[in-house]
Amino acid sequence: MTEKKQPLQLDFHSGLPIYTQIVEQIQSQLANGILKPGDQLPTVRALAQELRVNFNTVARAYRILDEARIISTQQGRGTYITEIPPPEVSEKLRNESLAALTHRFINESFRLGFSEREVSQMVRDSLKSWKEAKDSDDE
Amino acid sequence: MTEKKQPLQLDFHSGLPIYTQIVEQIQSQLANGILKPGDQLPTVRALAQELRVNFNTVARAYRILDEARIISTQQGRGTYITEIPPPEVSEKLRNESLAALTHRFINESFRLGFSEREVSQMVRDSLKSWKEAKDSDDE
DNA sequence: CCTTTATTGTACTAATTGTATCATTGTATA
DNA sequence: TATACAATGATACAATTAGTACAATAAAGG
Repeated sequence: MTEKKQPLQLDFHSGLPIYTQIVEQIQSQLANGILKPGDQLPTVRALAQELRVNFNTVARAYRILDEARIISTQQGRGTYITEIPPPEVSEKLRNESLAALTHRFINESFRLGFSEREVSQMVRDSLKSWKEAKDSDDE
Repeated sequence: MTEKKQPLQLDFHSGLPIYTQIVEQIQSQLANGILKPGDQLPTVRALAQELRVNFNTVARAYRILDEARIISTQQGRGTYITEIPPPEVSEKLRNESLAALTHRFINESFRLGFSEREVSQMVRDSLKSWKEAKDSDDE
């Protein structure tokens, strides 16, 4: 199966800066094969328009990813996912990506006053019901 | 019917501090549905001007509400009513809140291509390391 | 080829937001 | 009155996003 291009999903109330959300989602998509080495990313202006943000905000995200050697931005040409990311790096990236996502979720839960027990129970329930929904879809 | 934005009404002779009145009125508007989760509040300066008060007084009110998890203030962006209000209400609402939060987290994880197994493992690890960090703080 | 034009990212600046710190004011109380 | 303290105001700061002008590249037309 080919992972299709997926729009980035921003949460404007999450407290996380937009540019950070863009960075993390591109990292995740790369880690999970939704984006692949060599892929061209949208131009700063195109992505900005799609996300309804200023293009400098996208440019800032791209600059951070560029400094991390994850993408390569080329003035006048566009931005591309870096070729040949070392496999051990990409596995690491994949793990870090999920870790970041999970960390945010757990922090937010605790911030709202939920207990460790409540959180882990809810995750179990939620995963379970997701699996059941999936099973009934598969029939 | 849609509850419209309502100006805050201050009583400068009531003996109650301004910031307390702001806190209570915002809480009350939230409780009455005039304000809803996700709503953006006026900036500290805008509300201060409207109320003819120093913006630090509004900032103080916002800080109290932020610490109470009722709003989320974000430097450079604004302040918002928390998407998932803290459990000052019912246990049922509280549970629904966590369910919604968890659901978002799990959907996002799957959307990015992580497996059920990976997600639940990462949640366990993350909870564990959080608990350890907390324990070392408690010494 | 060379020139022009469109498209791309970059750099710098400005505007808007909340934060931190200290000064001032007013009031209660010894 | 003098002092302590809480409330409010003034000022400087930091973070985020937006605006504007520019530079590099590629493509099109001559």
